[in-house]
Amino acid sequence: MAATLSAADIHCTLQPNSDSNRSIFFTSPLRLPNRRRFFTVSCSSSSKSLPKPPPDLEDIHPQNPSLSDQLKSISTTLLNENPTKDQQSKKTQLLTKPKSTWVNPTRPKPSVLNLQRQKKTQQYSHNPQIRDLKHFAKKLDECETSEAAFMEAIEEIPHPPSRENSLLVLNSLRQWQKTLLFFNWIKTQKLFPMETIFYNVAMKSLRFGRQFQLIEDLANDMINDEIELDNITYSTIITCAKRCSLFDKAVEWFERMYKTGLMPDEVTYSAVLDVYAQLGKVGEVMSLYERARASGWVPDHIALAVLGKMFGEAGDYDGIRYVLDEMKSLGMQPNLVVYNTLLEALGKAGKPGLARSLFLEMVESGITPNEKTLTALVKIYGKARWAKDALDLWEQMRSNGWRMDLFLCNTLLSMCADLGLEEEAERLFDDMKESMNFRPNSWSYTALLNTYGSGGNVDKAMKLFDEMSETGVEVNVMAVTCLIQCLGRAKRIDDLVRVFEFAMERGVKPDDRLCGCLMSIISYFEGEDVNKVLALLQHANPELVSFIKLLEQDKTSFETIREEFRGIINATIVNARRPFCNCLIDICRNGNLHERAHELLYMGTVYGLYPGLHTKTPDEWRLNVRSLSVGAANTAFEEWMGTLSKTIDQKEELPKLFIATTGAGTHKLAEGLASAFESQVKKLAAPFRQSEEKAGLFQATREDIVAWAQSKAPPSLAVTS
DNA sequence: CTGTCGTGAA
Repeated sequence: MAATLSAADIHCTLQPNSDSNRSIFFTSPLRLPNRRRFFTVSCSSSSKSLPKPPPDLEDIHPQNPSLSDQLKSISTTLLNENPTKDQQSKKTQLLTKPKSTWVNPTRPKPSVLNLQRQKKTQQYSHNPQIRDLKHFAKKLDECETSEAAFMEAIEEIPHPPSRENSLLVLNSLRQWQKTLLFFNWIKTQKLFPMETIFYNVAMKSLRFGRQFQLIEDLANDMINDEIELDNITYSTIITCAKRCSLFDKAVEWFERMYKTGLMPDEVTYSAVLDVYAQLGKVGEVMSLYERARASGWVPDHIALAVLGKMFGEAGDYDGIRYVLDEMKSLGMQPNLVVYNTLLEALGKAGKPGLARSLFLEMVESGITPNEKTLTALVKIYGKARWAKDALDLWEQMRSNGWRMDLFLCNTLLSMCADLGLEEEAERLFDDMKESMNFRPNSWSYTALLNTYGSGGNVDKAMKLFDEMSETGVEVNVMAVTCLIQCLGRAKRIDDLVRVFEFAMERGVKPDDRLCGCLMSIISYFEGEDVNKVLALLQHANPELVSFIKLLEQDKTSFETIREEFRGIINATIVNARRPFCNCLIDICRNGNLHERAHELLYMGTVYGLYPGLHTKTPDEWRLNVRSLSVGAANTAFEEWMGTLSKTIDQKEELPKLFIATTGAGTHKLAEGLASAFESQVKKLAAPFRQSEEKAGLFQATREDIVAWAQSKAPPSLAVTS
């Protein structure tokens, strides 16, 4: 038993490994009860006294009368029964498994799942009848789906519909309609009692046809006819609900299972784990997972991939760490799919460094990355603007001859746009046209357009767009947006209008992103050009144009602005809301509507579009304008200085240090923001100085601020209240 | 041949 983990080891792996209070490991209410339960049980000297049901189980299944039965230890099941040979070997397997978490089998351990899978009944013995019956099933499948046609066909059954023969036919039918007809037919024949297995086989076929309602009806028939529902029944119901995206139904049936006192086996448990993961119910997943682990369940690669993916979707780095630590403590070597899932998850959690080291570990362990691995990593390096790592990886891909597919090539092209690698993008694009066995599609064209666009290469971008429209590649809204952005920056307004109109003729539907792009162009144009772009925006989103008109009218009240703004923002997809607000502020400032700009910034803050804009600690107050446009950042700075003046007038306590950050300029939006911000600081004669070692970091001391406020009393910058 | 779960693109 040298390699066996101790109970303490197991629970050490459950400890939070970060003190972040966002960690689910602190917030999960089920964590502490679980641990307490474990120690109560494992420290008990009497092996006979069963532990009381833990409170967390009662919370989830309050009406279950037999919960303590469910905690029946697996050890008593295995040791008290007269084991068959098969069970004996299973037991030995469990006890000698090097990484078994079962510490002492003579002690009872609370179990929430049955570690023994429900057994399948004996396979059909080999029998010449089988061929006949299968052939018959095929004929039933091929006949018309009407009941009359079916009843006619069934007359030709080659052998009497005994229990075994019926089961064979039932299991061989592919169409769920036929399965149901045949099932009902054998039921009316009443040659033998309908057992659970008949329902299970029928349900499996119905699941293939995604007929959840019919499955639920059958299950209710079983309950009414007092036919036992077993683990196979429940797992079939649950997975069918899942495939039909009826997650609430999946959960409902799992809870019903608990209420009847049936203990899930590992198959049912795994299925439910995935249900909760897909619902994003991290707390429930972890609670189920830990309870199963405490029962001695050893998770497989798939279960851990399910956890990893879930944490990735939640952007939860601690969770991803937990999965890695868990595998280490289980002595499990991740396979290719698990690595891919975790790399993807680390990308979503914004951890490029950890992704890189995990990739190195993967390659060192001898696993060859596939297209999905490389796609995930290329995307991560591109988004992080890690040019060196990205190019090194690309070189490594070439020298190792790792296979590429369309996804990977397109991700590489997008990375080129992020890093400004025009030549590399062109070379890859040509390779795709000539030597690879897939052609560039609309994603490829869009990525290359974006590369040209962010490099300011307008003519190449236009030429590429022409090529795209001529070669029959779908002209999509993303490509149009990239090109329009590029033409806007180059002030080629008539080309811009032509491209927009061409796209509309081609059936492109403008989306919020395109509207945001048009609005940003409006914000830096003047005169007749503004009207030309407004006309395009009128076509794409008339409400936005009305709102802009409203902003420009003096008589519009703040109340009206607030109401209309709310309507606009609610109708906008979440990740376009902040850009919208930024653009609207820019438009106001460009049109000398400074008061409106402050109103918009206020509402944007109220609607949570600028989280973390201002943070206060006793030592420093910080204004973070990283995600703001130039106009919005200037507005925010004015607002802040105004507030500071007031604070000083009212003799409130101030911190030692004041900081404003614009970011270093690695992000597209931040380019030029630092310099624009600096001139704004000068304009207001504010005492902030840009740090010499860190661009985009502006600092002022308390003394600076107080002196500044006193020199310019009375404050005139606090425009809105 | 009564049941489960995992990987990629603005």
